[in-house]
Amino acid sequence: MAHTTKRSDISLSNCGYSKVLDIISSKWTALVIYAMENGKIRYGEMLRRVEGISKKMLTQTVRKLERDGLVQRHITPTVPLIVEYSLTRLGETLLQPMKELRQWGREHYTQVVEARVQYDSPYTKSSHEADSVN
Amino acid sequence: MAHTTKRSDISLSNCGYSKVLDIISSKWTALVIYAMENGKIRYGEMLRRVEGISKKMLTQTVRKLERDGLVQRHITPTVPLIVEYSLTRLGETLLQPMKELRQWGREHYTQVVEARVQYDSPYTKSSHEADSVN
DNA sequence: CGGAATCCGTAAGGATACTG
DNA sequence: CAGTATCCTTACGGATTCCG
Repeated sequence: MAHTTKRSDISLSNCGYSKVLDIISSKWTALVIYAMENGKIRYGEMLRRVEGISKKMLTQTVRKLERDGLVQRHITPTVPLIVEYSLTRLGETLLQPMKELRQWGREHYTQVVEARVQYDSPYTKSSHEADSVN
Repeated sequence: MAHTTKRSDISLSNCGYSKVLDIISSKWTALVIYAMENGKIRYGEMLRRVEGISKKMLTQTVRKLERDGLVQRHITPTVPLIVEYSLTRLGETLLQPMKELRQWGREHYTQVVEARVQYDSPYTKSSHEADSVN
């Protein structure tokens, strides 16, 4: 049977998760999506709402989302001009899974922080294998 | 009432999602977690299963996961030595939300790809604002 | 107002070689 | 077998300036 040990390889290219990461893993993406969670929002408004983001990164983030079909751009050619962004229907389908991850973060992040403290502590070095999760 | 427009700012620091990203957004993390999905697995076995990963990145990824309390390391001090990794209970709680994201990727990624083609096409440039999602 | 363009520092990740 | 260590390249993101 020549069991070549090559049963189910895990690769970047065929992993749905990695593909999603390609879409939403950049630093500001999630925050920007959240800013659109309640409907249309103007560029400048997002710039103020998303704390610490620069014009460059906002534009870049929103462009990528638009290109990926998750966000729509509405232009009202007045002077000065009004540009609003909103999630497409495709974009809205992402909201649910993202919220679950966010929820996980809220529920478990403190445990992660504690684990880090444990790990970094010079004293309890040997306890890594034994308990830790209880 | 001085409506300072500063209602609900969205910031990196208070966003659970961003915290989770800090844990699982690096390139190989998800793949490595998947490699442990079915229980203990040896270092070398992961190296073979996770396509394209280098020793450096595997070690780095697995160390970070261990530090975050998501992965356990079991050492059997034989010669040569055996090192196995597995998810902790905390790590296993991440599996569910991750699977949902992965599922989203499987279901919707083709739409994303199509959107990109549309966006990049030099012809349909003007259709960005109008329809696209209908 | 809503960007685009440019410059620049850092850090993530790849390739390769060495080790207990 | 299971790593470390080192070098090196590139891409991400920040700061700033200019434009229709």
